[in-house]
Amino acid sequence: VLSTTTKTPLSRDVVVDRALQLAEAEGLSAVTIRRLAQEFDVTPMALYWHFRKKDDLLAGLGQRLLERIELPEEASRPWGQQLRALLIAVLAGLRDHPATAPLAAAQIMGCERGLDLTERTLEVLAEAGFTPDEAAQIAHRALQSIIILVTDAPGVEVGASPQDIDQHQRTKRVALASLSPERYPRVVAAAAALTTCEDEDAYFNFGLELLLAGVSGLAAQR
Amino acid sequence: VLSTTTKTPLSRDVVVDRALQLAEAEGLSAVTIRRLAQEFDVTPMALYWHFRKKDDLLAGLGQRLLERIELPEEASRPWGQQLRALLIAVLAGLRDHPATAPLAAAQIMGCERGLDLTERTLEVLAEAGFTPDEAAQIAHRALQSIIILVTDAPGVEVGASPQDIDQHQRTKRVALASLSPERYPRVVAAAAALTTCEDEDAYFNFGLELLLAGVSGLAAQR
DNA sequence: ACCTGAACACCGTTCAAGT
DNA sequence: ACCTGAACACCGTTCAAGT
Repeated sequence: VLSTTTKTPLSRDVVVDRALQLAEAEGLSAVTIRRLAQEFDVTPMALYWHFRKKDDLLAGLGQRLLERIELPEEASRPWGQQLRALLIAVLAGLRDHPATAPLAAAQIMGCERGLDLTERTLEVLAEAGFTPDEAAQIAHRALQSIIILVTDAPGVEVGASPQDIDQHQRTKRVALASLSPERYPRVVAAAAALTTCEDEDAYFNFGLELLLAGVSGLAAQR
Repeated sequence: VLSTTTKTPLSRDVVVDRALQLAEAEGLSAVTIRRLAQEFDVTPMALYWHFRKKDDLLAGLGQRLLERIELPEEASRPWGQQLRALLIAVLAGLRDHPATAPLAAAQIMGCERGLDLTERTLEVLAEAGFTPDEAAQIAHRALQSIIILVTDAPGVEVGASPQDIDQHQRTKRVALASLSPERYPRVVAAAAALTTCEDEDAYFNFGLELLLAGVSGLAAQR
């Protein structure tokens, strides 16, 4: 039989690409050696030529994500503004990848972009007056904070349709709203706020401010 | 044949207990329906009498963890001190459970202790002057921060022997230390700080301070 | 109420073999 | 260099059946 579509040969890049799409569309659990093989119409074992183990694939995903982060130009601004710019860049790069963002954390020290990001962050924090030890911990926690921010932004259930998400949120909201208002007055009152989030930008902004305020607060004590 | 050991009947509690031990000893991936069945010398399907699905088991783990958190007595102290006391309590409860701590986050609104914790936190944050919406987000992020703090405390690789951990850290440290000192001066200088952590208490303390400084900083702007 | 047995549709991974 | 085939040791889960 004649095949009109010539099969593109497998490569790390093309597999990582597909895995990334798959993860965001159906959740990270859908990213499976066998499933990917099927997507490329190939034997599962074919992937083992390009990746030593599944972990190797996941590392590839993490690195690819980090490459999405466009580091801002170096500029001689106050350290607070520089830190903010760095964190905004991280957020922008990871924002559309809630399912895979955690994979990025593991690769921070394992690829150029991650190292560049870390170097820049450590530099800014040194400028703020932190010791190298403090800067190292803050840099680490700042990145993790952004990832959590992205990962459980309200309104992102990874492998679910929009109406599923809506339904799920509604269910949770009524569950909270129907608790005893004597025992849990604040929870009941905040039922909506705890489950939904009308303005995503505001949510991310507030998360950033909380983090930056923490760093500034500690810096002021130095 | 005579059996001297009478088999204790299965129950949710006893299974959750064993699963918790198993997770911390060999990693969460060792917590498997089939493995647990084996531990209790029982058919895998026996567990399905007590748990509807594996998710149900994991929810049980999360709830059990939350019960480990001893909420401090209510006291009329300044809100900052109250918040600190709450976060310290959470940290104390989860500290020995790095492998399973993330499961607690999912159950926060799903059990009494979690709701109590949330209610108390929202109350304290209201006292600090935050709107219900702001309080809801801060409460959520504060808990998540503690969990991350516990989960990737340096020196806790879940399913690994002490010497494995040591070896792993050493490898990472030399990898960082041998980077180009022209391109990555700060990373190279902080190689030790980025991989190890000599004082665990100091690590947790610093994480708490960063978080509290953030909340205080935002509160001051209100 | 509580557990067993057999079966189904999945996993990651190794090892030898093909082209 | 790049991929296939068969096999192994795992998963979660359903369904019918036993006591």
